[in-house]
Amino acid sequence: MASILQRRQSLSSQLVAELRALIDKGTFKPGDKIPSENELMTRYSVSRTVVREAISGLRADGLLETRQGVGAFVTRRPKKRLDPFDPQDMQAVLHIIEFRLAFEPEVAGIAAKRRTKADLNDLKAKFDDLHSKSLDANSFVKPDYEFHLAIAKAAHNPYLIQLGEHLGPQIIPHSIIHVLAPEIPEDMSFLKRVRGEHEDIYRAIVDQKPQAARKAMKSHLKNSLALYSQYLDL
Amino acid sequence: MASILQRRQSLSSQLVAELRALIDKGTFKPGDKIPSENELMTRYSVSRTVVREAISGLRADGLLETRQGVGAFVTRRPKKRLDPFDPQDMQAVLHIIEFRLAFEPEVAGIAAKRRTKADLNDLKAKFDDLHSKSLDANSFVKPDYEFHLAIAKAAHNPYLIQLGEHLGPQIIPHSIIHVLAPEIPEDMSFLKRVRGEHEDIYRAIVDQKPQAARKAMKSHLKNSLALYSQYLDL
DNA sequence: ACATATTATAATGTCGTACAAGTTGACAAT
DNA sequence: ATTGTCAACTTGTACGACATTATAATATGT
Repeated sequence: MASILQRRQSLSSQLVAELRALIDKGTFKPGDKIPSENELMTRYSVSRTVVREAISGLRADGLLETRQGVGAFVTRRPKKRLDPFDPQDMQAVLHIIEFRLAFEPEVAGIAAKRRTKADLNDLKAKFDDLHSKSLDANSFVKPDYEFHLAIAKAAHNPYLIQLGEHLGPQIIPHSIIHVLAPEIPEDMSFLKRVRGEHEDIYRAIVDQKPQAARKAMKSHLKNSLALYSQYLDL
Repeated sequence: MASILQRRQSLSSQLVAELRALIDKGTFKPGDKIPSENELMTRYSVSRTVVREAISGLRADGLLETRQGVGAFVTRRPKKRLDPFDPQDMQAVLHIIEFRLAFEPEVAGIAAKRRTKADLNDLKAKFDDLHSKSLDANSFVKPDYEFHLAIAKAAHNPYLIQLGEHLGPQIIPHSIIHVLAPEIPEDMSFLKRVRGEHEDIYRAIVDQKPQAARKAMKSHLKNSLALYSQYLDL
């Protein structure tokens, strides 16, 4: 029997995609029992190994639940997993900055209120590292991210920390900008301004001035947004 | 040979936990090659099926990558998957409200600026639904969530929408509050006040008043925070 | 001696069969 | 009508075999 599946990617991963599509399309609705392994074997002309690996993958993804002796069921409330933040174009970069603009100012404010001395040590280390590399466009991305993450940690809200960790260094525009638009010059004055902004944020948190921290973070991100907005038409 | 594993959960899921622990502990560091399937078989006295299912699960989780003919490797940048928002205690409920307080006001502001007529239709439908059920403590959770999600959609930022979808109805305090603290009375005056707050938010977005929308959302969540803070010592 | 095929080896990918364990429903016995 | 037993089906586990791919060792030709 001619299988629908091609032999380029692994069969199981193809079957994963196929089943995922069927679930997305609504052929298998939440709560439904999907066909048994035997039936899937014959339907797609693959071995039980492949079927089981596929189901195993979807289960790890939270889309399926299996019960021995009964069958595999589509999860009733599939966990919408947050896609990784991989900006592919300029529009996405701007959306990410806007996203950060929505909550990072408040995070900085909370951090200014709540930071402990231990937080301050960590924050100082990250800030110093960033400061020393902030004029090197090739190596300041990671320290930049670490600095912002340290602020989230100083806010002592586990959900904010998790979000920060999930975002990852990709949210720093420069991690992608030179790929999307290599013609943008590495403007030294721009880098110096950013360094000053980071310092404003840092000082406000050290001095426990929530309002100033919010304002500094907001201004920092708004400048970033304005800078990259120029190149939207790329 | 006596296996380390107990026979209560499935062998593969136990092995998943074991390997995940080894990775977390640092025995296998990012980029490292983990032992071959053959070696894992003998080490844990399980069949290759179990080993492969375990690896398959970890791969779907983004912790492992396999290359045929080479081996399985710990992902270099493991995707920090955002845990589902399942508040287990009062402290978590407050953290979630604080989390929402950090970004929802700005979302409302953006929505007020950017909402289209189509958004308005959707928003009105959700608001009317919520309004009609807002005095029934048992059935207003979902409409409440849908209303807030509609606002995120009106902001037209895909990342904000994704975050809203990921959060899910669990972020509405009442979805969990009666379980954690059933002694909290269903105060009608409180429900009426919330209804008024929702209306303020809705009006501001309809009238395209970003500042008012931000303020209304902020006030709404702050009231919520204040209300539940009373019961923190539960 | 060096560069290039060839081969050997080891690892994951796929297949088939068999049995274990859990669930469900039918059916008979009481 | 309730209970007990059994049969059929489904997922979980095990084992053995071969296919496919990548790496390293070896052989070969110049």
